[in-house]
Amino acid sequence: MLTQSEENYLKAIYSLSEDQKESISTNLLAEKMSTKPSSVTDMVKKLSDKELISYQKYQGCELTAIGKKTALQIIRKHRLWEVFLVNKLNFGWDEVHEIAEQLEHIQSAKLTDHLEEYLGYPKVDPHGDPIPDKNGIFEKINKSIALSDVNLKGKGSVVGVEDGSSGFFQFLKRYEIGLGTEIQVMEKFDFDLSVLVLINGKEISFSSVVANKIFIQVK
Amino acid sequence: MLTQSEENYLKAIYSLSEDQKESISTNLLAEKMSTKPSSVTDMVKKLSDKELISYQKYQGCELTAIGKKTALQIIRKHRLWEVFLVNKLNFGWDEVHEIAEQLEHIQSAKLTDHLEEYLGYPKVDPHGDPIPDKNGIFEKINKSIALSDVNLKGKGSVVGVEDGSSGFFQFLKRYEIGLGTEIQVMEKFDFDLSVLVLINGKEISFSSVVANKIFIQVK
DNA sequence: GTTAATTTTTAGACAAGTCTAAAAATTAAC
DNA sequence: GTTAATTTTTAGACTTGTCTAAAAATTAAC
Ligand SMILES: [Mn+2]
Ligand SMILES: [Mn+2]
Ligand SMILES: [Mn+2]
Ligand SMILES: [Mn+2]
Repeated sequence: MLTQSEENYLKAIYSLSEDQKESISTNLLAEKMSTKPSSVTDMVKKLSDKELISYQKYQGCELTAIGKKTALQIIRKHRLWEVFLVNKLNFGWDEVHEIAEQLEHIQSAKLTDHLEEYLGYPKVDPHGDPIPDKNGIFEKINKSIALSDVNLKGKGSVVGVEDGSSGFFQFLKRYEIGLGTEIQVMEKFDFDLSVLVLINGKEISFSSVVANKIFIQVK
Repeated sequence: MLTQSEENYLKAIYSLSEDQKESISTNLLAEKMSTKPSSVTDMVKKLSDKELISYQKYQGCELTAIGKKTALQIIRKHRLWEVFLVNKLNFGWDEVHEIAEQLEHIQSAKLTDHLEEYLGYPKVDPHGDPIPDKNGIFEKINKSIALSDVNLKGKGSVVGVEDGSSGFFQFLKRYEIGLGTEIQVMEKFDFDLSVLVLINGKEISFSSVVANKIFIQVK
């Protein structure tokens, strides 16, 4: 049986592995877990002992098959509880994450399966993320996300915008952006949340206002 | 914010206080928590520092007003989750306690209140125990329980039996037991689960078979 | 009212999970 | 290809919750 902390680490490693295929560095994981690299080293050793991740000193870590399966079961619980909170208890989709972060650690496979049945076997959670089944299998869904939420180097094509004003459409026209336009995020600036993107071979800087309104489907 | 362990201790102290009005001894609490007296001493010091219980060395402990209120909120959550599991997820009433033992520690007053509303403001849990409202107020319910489940020194009157055979009725007649008969449990023997009870001033030993069939309402 | 039995507390230890500060390994720069 | 910057690990410490063994206080017995 795993502790809540171990489960949270597994989930974080899984999440980071979705964005990059290389092994996960200690610092990156520390950042994700909002903790210190030294704490990560301790935990990574423990998870490695339990054969949930493979780990070599100074080489970062990676989920093993068992580790990945375990992570997916926690994610399954997290997302099913989110569906419950939104669909049955009338929570908003923006206020369920914290609670699901706790509920995902409840230990009872029977509870998870009954909950899934009760909810009518939902395929996605309130944020559009896919829900793995009891074997960890799920449909890969190409979610559309705002440019501001795209990871560094993330690439995709425009599938929508969230502003119908003529001013905004003029802005899009000026930069030759329309449905299907290929965009890649080259840099993200924390100080003003602006992004530097690559469109048709040209580098353009978008303010956070704009980055929040353009939605792309990541490849 | 309290740890799960602190919450479980508070609940245990509350539960023991229901059976006796004197302060709760270290050994009794250790027994209830399935732990060692020395561990209890450590914990009561901590809870006392937080002013959730009053505690004097060698004198046992007692819940303060705040401690009692806190305990009742945890019990409220425990019982609401039990109702959810039985009424919505089709669990049997005998398989929900363990899971509720985990769910009761989820931190979100909003979740508890939404859950209560969703369940239609139930007054009792699947075991007939009353559910406190958000202010800790609940109706005292005189549950009937089998003689085998009555606490030591527990006293009450017979409200029913769970066997309609003539043999059992003859048995009851022989000992002059009927609806309303006053019974007090004087001793309980673990080795065969028999009980020694006091009826009309006479001590009688009942086998576990009999003790399971006679239901009394505890005063 | 001493002595004995029981209860309760203290002392010291351990595992889990975290931290800071310092050392070691890796990677980047010149 | 050294030197410098960065990343990662180690060493040592702290908190929480638990344990065993021993000491102290309380209660029971004679
Ligand atoms: Mn979590
Ligand atoms: Mn989600
Ligand atoms: Mn509990
Ligand atoms: Mn119950």
